[in-house]
Amino acid sequence: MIAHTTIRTSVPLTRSAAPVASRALHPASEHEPLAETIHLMGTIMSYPRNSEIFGENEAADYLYKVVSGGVRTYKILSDGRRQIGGFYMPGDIFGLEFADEHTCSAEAIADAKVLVIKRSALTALAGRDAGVARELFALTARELRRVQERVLLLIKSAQQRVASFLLEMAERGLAGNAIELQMSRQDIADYLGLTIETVSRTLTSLESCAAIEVPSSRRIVLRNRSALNRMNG
Amino acid sequence: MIAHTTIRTSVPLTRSAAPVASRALHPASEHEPLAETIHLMGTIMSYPRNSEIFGENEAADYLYKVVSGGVRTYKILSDGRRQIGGFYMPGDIFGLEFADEHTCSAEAIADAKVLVIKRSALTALAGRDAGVARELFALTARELRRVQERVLLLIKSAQQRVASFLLEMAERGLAGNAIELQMSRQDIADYLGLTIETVSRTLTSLESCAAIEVPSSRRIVLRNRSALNRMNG
DNA sequence: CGACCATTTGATATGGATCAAGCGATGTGG
DNA sequence: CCACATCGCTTGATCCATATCAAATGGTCG
Repeated sequence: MIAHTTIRTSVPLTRSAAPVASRALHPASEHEPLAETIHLMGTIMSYPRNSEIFGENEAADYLYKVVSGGVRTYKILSDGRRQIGGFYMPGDIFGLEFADEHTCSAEAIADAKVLVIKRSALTALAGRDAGVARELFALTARELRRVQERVLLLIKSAQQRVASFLLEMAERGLAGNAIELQMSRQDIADYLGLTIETVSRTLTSLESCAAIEVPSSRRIVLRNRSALNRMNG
Repeated sequence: MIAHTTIRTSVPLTRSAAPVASRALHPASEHEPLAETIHLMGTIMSYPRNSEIFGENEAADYLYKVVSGGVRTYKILSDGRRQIGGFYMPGDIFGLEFADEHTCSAEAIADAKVLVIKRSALTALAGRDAGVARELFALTARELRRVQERVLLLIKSAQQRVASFLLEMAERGLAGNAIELQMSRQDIADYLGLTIETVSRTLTSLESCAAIEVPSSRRIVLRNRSALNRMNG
């Protein structure tokens, strides 16, 4: 049903590029100790478009932070459908699990650079540094909130789902009213629990009622945010 | 659309029944320090059927643990529909928020006794006791997992949703193959993102294919678990 | 240019919603 | 104790949003 290029990229073994940030190492109780520490502890890995970053049921030994490009997490259902759990953009952290194994797979939606951190190192650090622990907790809480929003989204109409999606992307992309989508229509459909045809039709319908403009399939301009917000429900 | 008896029960002010457990108080690093501590710190409150325990946007100053009866959390959507976030049975903890305000409301689905604990006391304790902190974290992680399951459920067919629901209830109720439902059909519908009619029809259809028996509307016997599991997807 | 893939558009089917009525419990007043 | 209203649930008829199947279009790369 869905073609997956599964260029399996193995778990990182070598340390590649040097970390960027160069602030004080000592974590203590700074504002966001995690961001810095993570860069000092991690390794930057490159993943080509559509390659797997980790697979469901693999050992969850690492935590990931998107440096560039984008990532999708997903599950394949027994009937062959794919449910996308989330899209992760530069700055976002993913792969945070609370079991020994990943509960979903992750792939690059575009060529991506990802900072990879050993989970054991991080949890050890969290044990010593309450700030890091708090941040990990906050991260989890945010993820929980995000998923709860998804539940609310999935009981809405197709139009509402697509409108919500566009607003979410605009918010996260923060490039004014223009959105540069990294993901395909199929990705969007699998994220929203719709078919690709319905997503496409909904976009054209939104365009014809002047709420958006679709100059190219990956580029969408929000023309009437309040209308989108209104139909968002 | 949905009749809600909103007998508003105010936030606990008085300490009522004494805690049951009588093990050592000192939390230190026991197996499950939370369960005990919570009983020592909390107050047991009674909520009549359909009364509100807390409302959306209220200050999230307390954490709750069901002692008897049952609880539903929910959100009212702008179109008037209600989405039930979860059902909580004796032993379950709810009201765990990571913001200052509750993001959903909670009501008793049947006359309920609920242990109420001041959140500030608990977080203070978590600061001192790593075991408690870990348990709070685990609780959040479990909630996250639960919600992720819901997302997967909501993209399935009505039959699959109802089958999953029955299996979940059987698991949590652990009374063999018989389920004593505390909640109404409307509650189930709002939990599964279906209408009451569809839930009802699906149950009769499951009954007619011998997967279940419905001796009375609140009592359901699982006759063929593997069939349910199979259609669960 | 031609092959291929992603996307759009069109025609039809269908699962679940909606509207409407019937049915069985439970409770109330006479 | 019975007539009757009420409430929660089931059943029936119809409608509609979205899925499904199918084809056309457009963009990209060799």
